[in-house]
Amino acid sequence: MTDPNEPELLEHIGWRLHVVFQRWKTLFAQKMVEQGCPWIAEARGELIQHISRKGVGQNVLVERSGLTKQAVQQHLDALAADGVIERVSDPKDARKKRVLFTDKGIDSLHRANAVKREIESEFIELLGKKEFAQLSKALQRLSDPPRAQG
Amino acid sequence: MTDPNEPELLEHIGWRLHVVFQRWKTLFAQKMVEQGCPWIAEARGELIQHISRKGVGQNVLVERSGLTKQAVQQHLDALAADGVIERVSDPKDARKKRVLFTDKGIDSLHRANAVKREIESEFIELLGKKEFAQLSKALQRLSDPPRAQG
DNA sequence: AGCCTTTAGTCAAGCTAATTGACGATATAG
DNA sequence: CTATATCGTCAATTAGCTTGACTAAAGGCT
Repeated sequence: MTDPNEPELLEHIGWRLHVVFQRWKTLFAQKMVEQGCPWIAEARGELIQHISRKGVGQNVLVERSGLTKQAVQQHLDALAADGVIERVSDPKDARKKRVLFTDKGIDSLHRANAVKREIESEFIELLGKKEFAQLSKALQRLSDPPRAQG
Repeated sequence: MTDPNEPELLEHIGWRLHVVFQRWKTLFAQKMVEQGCPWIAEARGELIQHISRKGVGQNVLVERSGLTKQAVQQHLDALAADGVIERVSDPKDARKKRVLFTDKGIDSLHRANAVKREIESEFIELLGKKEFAQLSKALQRLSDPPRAQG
């Protein structure tokens, strides 16, 4: 149905998600540059979200990020070169390496969290508290793997 | 505030947007492969959303897509090589080229629109009609450039 | 012990998407 | 009719991943 003489072009949920996510990313990148952490808005910045304070095995990072081990490695190389993380060998298993934050890394984590809260505040201001909560909940529901359905 | 001993990790709106958008893209890609149009889920597929039936100037495509003219050109080269679009010179301005869909291109547009509707239906089923409408509206509001604020 | 398989990480090459830079050709303003 | 801006192209480069080939260390099994 829907007469296809003029396509709806940009009126579908995928496009809306795209635009808003793009906006979030741009805001985040700009603000993190201001914070002196430009790298955190790059692809390797995504990775640090998966590193916990006590450190994680590099392999765990692979699982959590969904990237290949090679991609993870390349990002970690870059992060280590910038002094954000360091790799230490696991004394119990000579194959494994633990990935740890440096002090600089911890600091940038704090800054990133603050910026994320800041952006959320901006979104809340635009939408209203209630609508933002609804949005967040809706996105959360769509994130869950809806494998079975009866 | 918020004791930073364990960061909130993946509990911010940016991450939620990321996950859901990722899911949308994956669904779209899968379904378009099934439709025999794998290329439409690639980067160049994004571009065809901006092409109207009567054709558009290549430069217009640059503005709408936000890409550089070189990037647009490369995508158009690829799309033309796959017989999805064709470029014709503008008789009124020898510099300009109009980008037109081929029949194959039109067909894939129809398929893409159908698939988008299909995914929307799935989302609606997961969320409920009302909640989906709220989500859509919220995203739309966040898309608008909120430049001035008093 | 020794062998086989799995796991962890590395090294190298290649691909896609997008970039910047340098150009040729055509319009348009002065 | 020259100066400038616009439109498109060609070439090289970067970022972010991928696949493939490999080393080294555990762990299981005989």
